[in-house]
Parts: sequence; structure tokens; C-alpha cells
Amino acid sequence: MTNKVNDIFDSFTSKTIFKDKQLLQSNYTPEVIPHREKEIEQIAGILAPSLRLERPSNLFIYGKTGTGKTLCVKYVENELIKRALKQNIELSILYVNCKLNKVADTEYRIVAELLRKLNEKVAATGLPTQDLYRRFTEIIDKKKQLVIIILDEIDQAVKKMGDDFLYHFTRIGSDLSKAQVSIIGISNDLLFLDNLDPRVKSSLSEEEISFHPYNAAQLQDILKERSKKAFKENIVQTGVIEKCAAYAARNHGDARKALELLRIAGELVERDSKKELDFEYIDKANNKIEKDKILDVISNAPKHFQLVLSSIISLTKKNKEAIFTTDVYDIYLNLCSKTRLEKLTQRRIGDIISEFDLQGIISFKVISRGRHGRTREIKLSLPTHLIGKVEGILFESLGI
DNA sequence: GTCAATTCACATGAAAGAGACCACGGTCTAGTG
DNA sequence: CTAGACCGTGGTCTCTTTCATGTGAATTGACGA
Repeated sequence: MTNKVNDIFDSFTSKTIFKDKQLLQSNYTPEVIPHREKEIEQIAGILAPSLRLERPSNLFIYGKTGTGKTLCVKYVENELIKRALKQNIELSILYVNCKLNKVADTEYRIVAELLRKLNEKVAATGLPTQDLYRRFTEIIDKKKQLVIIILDEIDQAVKKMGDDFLYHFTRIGSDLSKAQVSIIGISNDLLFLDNLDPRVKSSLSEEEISFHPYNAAQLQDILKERSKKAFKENIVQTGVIEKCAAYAARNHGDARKALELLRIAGELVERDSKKELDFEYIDKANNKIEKDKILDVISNAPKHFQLVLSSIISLTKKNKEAIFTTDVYDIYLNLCSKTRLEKLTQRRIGDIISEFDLQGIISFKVISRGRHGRTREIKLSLPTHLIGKVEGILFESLGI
């Protein structure tokens, strides 16, 4: 028995096709960031005054996902910190991702997260938000120093709770006597600034930088660079990088996605205990990513979400030419009484349907049927080969 | 036949409630010297 | 006398409900040709 296990471990360690898988992980910060030299210079230029303990302008960065925004900022951050240490400059940089669910997606949590970065213990809830602000300003104002706050995915936070909190942030500086604060906002949403309160907008975007998507050629460079170090020799076949880049380029030049694709493909090759990564594996990886994402979302969804989805699936299977909100709600009510669950209002079900749409599990368009009112026309957008699996999950969790 | 008004059946927004979780400060209680 | 248990108050957070307002084309009905 133990021998067998050891064999498995042996073959796992010896047969690996990876040299260093880390390089394909999304949290990896490479030494060199190809095709972003100009942006890095810009960021560095804007933040440079901090090395003389002068407050740099607030900076606003926007660009689609996977265009290297966070990467570039972190890169400059690291260099800046190194330099500050060498020159003995009181500079701290606090990075908060406003999206990472449950960590920092409310005003309270963002400030709490900032405090934690300063090695403060903060309760998960229970304190007035204003208290946290006060504690934060007190702590950083203890000494003469410069604090740079980086708010990543700031658009998500604003979408969720409005732009009030940004106003609070931009005003932190005015309560300080010794320390100084500047803010870097990073957004995936290109139109984000337009919808902001003008006061916030002008103070947040003293400087702006936009990141353009990578094109296919640039993506290839990035992938080549990384795969050279991540995989052992002669693993990656010709055409793989090109295909991977093409996939991602279609996806508004998302480099993160491209790297993920390559990594998953590699893992699949390993699982098949093959030695060559050819371009068919890119397709397989793409399917796997989609599938895993969808199944994960569905199996972790609350019961009522699952009931709604179950209703939509059963309507789809009945081959009705169009599914409307009421149809879904009727079946949902039925399922509720079958499963003895408290039923939710139609208003709420409407929101749940919207959320499914956002996740790409269904799609709908609002149509007006004239005299017969307005409603949503709902379509299931799960790939057909997944429907069975999804039904399995739903059955397991709901027992219907 | 034409055109504006009407109407339906929801969508969409805003506000507020319910219940879980949590911190903090004050009060009570049991153990200790 | 003191540490720890316990309680009440007041805060956040998520999921919902309630109430209010918005919406776009089929339908209606008045009008004129």
C-alpha cells in the first residue's frame, strides 16, 4: 500500500513538466514586465516625489482586466519601498483590493483592512465606521511620514456602496498634521470616473493613466517569456503559445486569462501523464475553466438561487419558445412547497434572475409585449453538455 | 386608415426591517486573601 | 478585592419585503378621408 502511494508521489515529482509553476500563477510578480515600460515610467514619475517626502499627486489608473495595472503598480511599489528603506525615508504603502469578496467590499471593511495592514487588530464588525477612520488617522499621524493608499478594483466598491466613501478617503489628508496621504485608485471600468461626484473626481484623478489591452503579439511575448521559465524544455509544442494568445486576445487582451489557460493546460497534460503540451490541451483547458467556474458558482449558491435555476432548467427542457419571469416564479412557488422552503417575493426572484445573468449562467432581455406588459425573456446559457451535471448538483442539494 | 391615448405586467429604485454577528462598558458573582 | 461571567446598548452586514415609480409597444377609440 505505502509502496503504491510512494510510487504515485515519485511519478508525480519526477514526471512533472513544470520547472516552476509559480510563474504562471496570477499573484506572481515578474522581474520584467514586457510592453508596459512606458506605463511603469509614468507611475514612477508620478510617485517619485515621495522619495523627498513630498506628497505625490493622487493617481487614477484604469484599464480592462488582465492589462497589467495591478502588476505595474506593485512593481513600482516594490522599487519605491526598497529605495525608501535604503534612504531611510518614512514611507508606507497600503494596498487594499476592494473586491476580494468578504474581505474589503464595504467602507467599514476597507478601513479595517487598512488598519490591519498597519498591524492593528480590528473587529470584523461592531464599531462605528467613523471610529475606524479616527483610529486610522491617529496612527498614521503619530509621526511625519508619507502614506500611499492603493485601492484596487475601486469601481466594484463604488458600484456596491456609492461614492460617499471615496469622499471620506479624499478628506483623510485634511485631518492630518504631520503625515501626508495620497491615493491610487485602480479601476477596470473605463467609464467609472464619469459617474463620480465631481468633487471626488477632481481630487482623485489629479493624474490619470490608462492601460490598453495587449494585442496578440504582445501576449505571445509575455507567454513565451513565462513559459520558458515555467516549463521544462521541449514540453510546449509549436502553436500552443499562439493559440493561447489568440484566445486571450479575443477576450479583450486579458493576460491573466492567457496565463491561467497555459497553467491549466499544463496540469491537464500532467494528469494524462503525457510529456507534450500540444494545442489541443488549450481547448481542453478552456473548457475546464468554464466548467469549473460555473459548477462552483452553482453548488455554492443559496437554496433559493438553486430553486430558481432549477425552475428555469425545467422550463427549458419543456421546450417552451420563451420563458418569462412569471413562468419561472410559478414553478419556483411549486418547488418551494415541495421542499418546504419559505417562499420569496417575485421582486426578489427578479433580482436573483439578474444575478444569474451577471454570472453568465442565463441571459435575458427585457421585452415589451404591448398590451400584455413588460417582462424578461429568459434563456439558459449553460453549455448543453453541462446541464446534466448541473441538474445533478441541484438534485443533491435540494432533493428534487 | 391614421394617430395619440391608454393599458398591461412587469422592471427598476429606494427605503426600511429582520436577524445574525460583534464591541464595549457597566453590573453581578464567586473565589481569594 | 478582583477576575471573569453576563447583560444591555449600539454598531455593521446581508438578505428581504414593501412601497413607489418607470416603461414600451399592442390595443383602443376618436377622427377624418
